[in-house]
Amino acid sequence: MFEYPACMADRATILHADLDAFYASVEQLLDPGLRNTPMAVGSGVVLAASYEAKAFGVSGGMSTRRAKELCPHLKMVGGHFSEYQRLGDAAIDIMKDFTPLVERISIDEAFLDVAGSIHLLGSPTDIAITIRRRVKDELGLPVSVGIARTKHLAKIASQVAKPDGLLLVPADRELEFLHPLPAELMWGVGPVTKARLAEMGIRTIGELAEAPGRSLERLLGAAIGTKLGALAWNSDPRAIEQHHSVSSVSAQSALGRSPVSDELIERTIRHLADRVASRLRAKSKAGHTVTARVRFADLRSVTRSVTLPAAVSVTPIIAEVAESLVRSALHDHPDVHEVSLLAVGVSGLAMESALQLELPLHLEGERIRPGTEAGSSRWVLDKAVDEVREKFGKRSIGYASVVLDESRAVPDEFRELAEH
DNA sequence: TCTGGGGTCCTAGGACCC
DNA sequence: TCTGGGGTCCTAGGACCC
Repeated sequence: MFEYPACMADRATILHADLDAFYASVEQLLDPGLRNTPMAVGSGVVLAASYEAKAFGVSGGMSTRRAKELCPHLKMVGGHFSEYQRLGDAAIDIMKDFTPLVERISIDEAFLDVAGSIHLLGSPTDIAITIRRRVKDELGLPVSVGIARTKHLAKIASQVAKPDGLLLVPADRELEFLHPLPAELMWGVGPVTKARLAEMGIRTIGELAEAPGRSLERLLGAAIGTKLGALAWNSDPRAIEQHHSVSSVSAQSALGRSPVSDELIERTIRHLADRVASRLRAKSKAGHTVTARVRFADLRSVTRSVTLPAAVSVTPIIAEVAESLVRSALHDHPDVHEVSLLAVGVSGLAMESALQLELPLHLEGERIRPGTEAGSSRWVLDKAVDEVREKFGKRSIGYASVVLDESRAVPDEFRELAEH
């Protein structure tokens, strides 16, 4: 554990807590036979690797075949996804004992602002030590914590602290800590941006900080260039956000290499639309824009979207619209005969309760019984179909049966949780 | 190395309106 | 009326995150 002297902490009150190799750690917790051995969660793809496996170079996102090449004794296990949710929730609950200002950013990760807790619970370092001990004692899981004055820096600190570590960056030593680190540790720098920065001779955050803002913006775009410049000087003080609402809901299904057929498209899209629609309704939301994505066998992908005059949240409507969008996309690529993935999304979300007040006004002129569920759905469906026909041609969409296929090749819970 | 699923944000061009 | 400028919305694609 590496830590700067606590007396210099000053105003570093943001914690970033991140459970280590979360899925893999849970599996090792559930099955003692997996402890201290290189193992990973996943089937065709590594979703999460234990630290013993990471030592061999195995990492998330890697194909199982590649992982076995690197680590011949690697044990692959399927996931216990409901356990991940339960233990992730439990870890967050422990953090909430220390401050109400908890911003959860994924199943296994959260920011905390403990500024208001110091006089009762001790310094941010004391709080972080206690959180780490409680998560270990009560749940049996390792969690790393970074402490700094800003969220971005706290997150970098937790990455540097891993595995099973704690790192405080004092407010008066931020740039001293930040600038020697590689640029790709920054939030928002992935493989493409890393390569572009390397072209400019930029490899560390310090080199990025010294680069002229204008050349960064030219190279990376105005928004990203400006943002990275601010992050490199640690001058991006975002506050903890306890409630952020989702702005889109989507579902996708990988299909290997599947020959295009009406049957495949209908069955897959209806299943995806059902998943999206049910999640929308669970949140009491509906959305104006329906998007469909088709990935071809060669991994190129195209998207088609349409914005409707009314927000939708009903399975058959989303299915009909998405299906027509898929057909439109395939129509534009007549050379394509195999697809490897289909996706359906709904965005432009609004609360459903607010929307239903508006609907009857439109329904009056449509000779549909206002206010009834069936009438509203039918009206929106007709409008949606009209909209799509206008944009993509009359033959692009028809009223197919809306019987849903409930068969599900992959357990849904497998789809909803993911970690890298 | 091309293999999973669910998200966010940004960009650029075009349509449309005033 | 073809001559200016600005704002907003929509669509498609891309990078990135966990």
